[in-house]
Amino acid sequence: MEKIPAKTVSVTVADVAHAAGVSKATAARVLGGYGTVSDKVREAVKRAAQALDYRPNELARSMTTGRSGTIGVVVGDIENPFFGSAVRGITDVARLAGFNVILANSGESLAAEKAAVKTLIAKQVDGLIISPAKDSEIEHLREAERSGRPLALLDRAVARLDVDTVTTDDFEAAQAITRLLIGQGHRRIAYLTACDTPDHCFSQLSDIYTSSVRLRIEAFIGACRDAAIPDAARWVRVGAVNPQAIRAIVTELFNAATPPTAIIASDSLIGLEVFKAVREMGIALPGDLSLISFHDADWTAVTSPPVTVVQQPVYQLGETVATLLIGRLKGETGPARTVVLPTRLIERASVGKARLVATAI
Amino acid sequence: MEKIPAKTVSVTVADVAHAAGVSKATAARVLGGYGTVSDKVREAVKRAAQALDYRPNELARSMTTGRSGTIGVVVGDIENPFFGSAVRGITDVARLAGFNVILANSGESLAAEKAAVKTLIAKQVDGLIISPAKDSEIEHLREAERSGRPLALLDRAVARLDVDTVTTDDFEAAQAITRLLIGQGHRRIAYLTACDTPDHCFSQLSDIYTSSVRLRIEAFIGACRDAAIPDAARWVRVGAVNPQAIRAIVTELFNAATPPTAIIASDSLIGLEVFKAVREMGIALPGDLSLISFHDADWTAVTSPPVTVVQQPVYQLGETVATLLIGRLKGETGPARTVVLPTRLIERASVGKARLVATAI
DNA sequence: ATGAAAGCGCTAACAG
DNA sequence: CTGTTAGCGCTTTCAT
Repeated sequence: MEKIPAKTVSVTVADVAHAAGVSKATAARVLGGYGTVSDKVREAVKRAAQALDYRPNELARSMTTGRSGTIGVVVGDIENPFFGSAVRGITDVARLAGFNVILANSGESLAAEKAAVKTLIAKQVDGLIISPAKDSEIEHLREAERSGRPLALLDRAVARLDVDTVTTDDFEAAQAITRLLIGQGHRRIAYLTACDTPDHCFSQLSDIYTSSVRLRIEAFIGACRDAAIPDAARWVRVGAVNPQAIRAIVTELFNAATPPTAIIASDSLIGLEVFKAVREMGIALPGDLSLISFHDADWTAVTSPPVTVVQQPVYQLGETVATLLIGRLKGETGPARTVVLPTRLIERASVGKARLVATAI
Repeated sequence: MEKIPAKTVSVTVADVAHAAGVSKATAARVLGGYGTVSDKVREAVKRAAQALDYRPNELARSMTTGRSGTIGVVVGDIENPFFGSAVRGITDVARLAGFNVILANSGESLAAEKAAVKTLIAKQVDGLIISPAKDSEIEHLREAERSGRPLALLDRAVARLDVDTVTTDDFEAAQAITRLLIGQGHRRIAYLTACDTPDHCFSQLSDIYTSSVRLRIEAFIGACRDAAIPDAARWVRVGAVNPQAIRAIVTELFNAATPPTAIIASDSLIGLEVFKAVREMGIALPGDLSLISFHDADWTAVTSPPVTVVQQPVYQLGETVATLLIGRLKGETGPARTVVLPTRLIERASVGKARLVATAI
């Protein structure tokens, strides 16, 4: 009964134990780094492991311990520099704490997000970090909680969910930039967001299913109202999800009888496309149009003019949410924590005084 | 002997089987979607699973099947848009094929890369996609192969490793842009790369441990030699790893008696920092200096002047390497495949004729 | 300090 | 078509 190890057959603790002349349990103790073993036995086992090229099977370990040492992360789009930085923050903190990250892209699709959550739970991740596509349908998030795995939210809060959440101060930021614009005489300010509504039109706040964007629009409309600019809601444009859609919105905006004198872009992808579009249309920044974008993406500093932005501590957003989650994994209890990171307005040259437009009688 | 399921105790196939009044094997068959089961039994099991809120344990499945449905990916820095796009390509292809991705950042550190590979193997990933930090030390990559897991290389080839590899045509691209510059009369062309050498100086090609960069420098020097520009090697600058280092290099370059009239940036992070630095130094593009960068990052199109770049099909790079790897996972055999994706030169306005500089006697 | 044995949740033969 | 029986590789009581 010779045992002929095929190249696909991996060496196990049993093999090492046998080679070292000790029991499986003892070998497992030194290989797994737990319990107590005498020094000489430890050495013998280590030598045997080395000789046999033993490689631990984390899956088997996870099976018995119930912990996989893995965190599941679901973001909208890793290609978006915003999430790129956040994920880097998460992975850095996770690695330092001995955790790995399984990454899933939702593409901002609820169905994809649900599937990802289900898969991650099945994979027995110890905890989840999610940037939920919508806060309207959260059954799958509750399911994650029910599975006993801590959940933490990234960038987007869900009021009905009592979990650790890290966001940036969207309301404050939107209020500040709107006031800045109003202070420069702007009264026709358009707000462009990738968030979409069923009819692709904005009519009321409750149609916006992403908390961060909802807060921004609320602040935007509020600041306008405070300045006696009525019905700012009609300047909100949703569904700016790709270059084509953004082009269409910009075109529509400037084909109207009264085009905007300022645009707020809800993320840097929108900001970039607006910048390109208006440049091609011969609209001068900031002469004809003022532009402010959320997220201080790298490009915003090198354009002519450079773009005024809301700087968001994105890497730190990832770091913080990972720290919170790992705290739970290490046994921290207590009520859900909400961290709101401050933003900073970086004023550059894309904002100027509103020009009185002839068409506006 | 009542069984009181604590909230942390998950329901298993055994529980479902019991509730449905069938054997564990039968329940497992419908839950796992394999084997054959009668329709009525299938329904009964599904109902029971639903009622008990059964959630499969992929870890247990992986234990017995030997497949985890997971691909390990190690990149230098997910924050770099280059890798962001590549990883998106990988995850998209992986998801479609039913695989998940565990992501690890090496930070271009060999030690971190080794640790990541070890961890990923321990986690029983089915295969690995790596963008190796160095092609000089590859024992850990061989170990991955020895573990029986297919390995595929992203963006960087390793000659001594016989595995599927997907790169872009670095040699051709570097040759083309160098010739373009030379055609414009440039003879003092600096090449900046993040790759580093022990003494932070470039002396010979074999000091460069990243194949893509080595090929580029080889093409660069070769094209210079063809144009009777001797010793182009002295214009190569390594270690452009962060903004500070890049600033220092640019400063050094322009403090010299004979500053360069053109700069080639080996990635978009370098390109961006060079752009900022020369702008601050009052060096005009393309009047005083011509600039070409690898990677058509979004910012390169919106600067003034916009930057001439080597467009690399980065998303496709990720797609392709994932496709190759998954092919292996599905049983494809045969010799290692090498795919070299073509690049495209996007000529914009950052390149101009070389100006005769007074200081160059 | 060490060993024997049980079992995590699932799949994979092999019977019937 | 369905049930029985073994494990996968590891950790973990419980003895010794």
